[in-house]
Amino acid sequence: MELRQLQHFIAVAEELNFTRAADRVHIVQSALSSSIRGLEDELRARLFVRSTRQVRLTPAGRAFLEKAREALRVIDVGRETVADIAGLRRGCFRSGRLIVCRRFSISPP
Amino acid sequence: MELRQLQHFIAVAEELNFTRAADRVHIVQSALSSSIRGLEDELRARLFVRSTRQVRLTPAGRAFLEKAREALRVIDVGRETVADIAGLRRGCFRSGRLIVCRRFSISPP
DNA sequence: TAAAAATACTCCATAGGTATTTTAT
DNA sequence: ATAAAATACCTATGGAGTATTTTTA
Repeated sequence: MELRQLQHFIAVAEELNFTRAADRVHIVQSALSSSIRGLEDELRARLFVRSTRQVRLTPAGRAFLEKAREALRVIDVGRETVADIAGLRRGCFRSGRLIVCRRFSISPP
Repeated sequence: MELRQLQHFIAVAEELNFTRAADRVHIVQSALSSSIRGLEDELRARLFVRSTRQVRLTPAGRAFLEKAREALRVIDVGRETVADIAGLRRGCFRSGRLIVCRRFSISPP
């Protein structure tokens, strides 16, 4: 399973249309089709029932959608946290006879 | 960013040794090295400080570790949920004049 | 100097593209 | 008849491997 596939899955689940979802994630429809198929194969479960006229989530798909969104959210928070921390500077100062080091940001919140 | 990279990162963070971590995720040391480097490049932050004798997490790395673990946990729960739901059967029965359909499992917990 | 990480390549698996076919309305 | 998904096939990127070099304790 790849994060890319989770994004693909979420796009299809929200658009309920492979062609539009493919546009949204900037790949072609056929690539999206096989990406979703790969995800379904790995999970050994259908996530969508599709005809040429209708795409719907299966119960398994609905449940997985929540988890996929949650996972991507967690990773986004991770990215932001890293950006925050890595953006910090380290500085030291004397406090009596001690030297104390702290992380701090240049621009205040 | 790839789920694989998160697993790689967690392995290094837990082993604090690229060679052992590489064994653990079944790739070679050099591949793991570039995988982590790729993750760091994408996040634009060092996750480890390494010398040939010591590998330590940076503050950013420590924070990201939590999120990486959480994301993989969420995805595992997703897998399990899908397995549960997809393993269920659908059955219908009459209830008075209505036909009622429900999901159920063959083998009870 | 020895153990471990980084580098420099090579290779191949596969993600994604193009073109076409199938399908349901 | 048509719009949309699936399939067949092709290509190129990059993940992983082998071999080697660099580093530091």
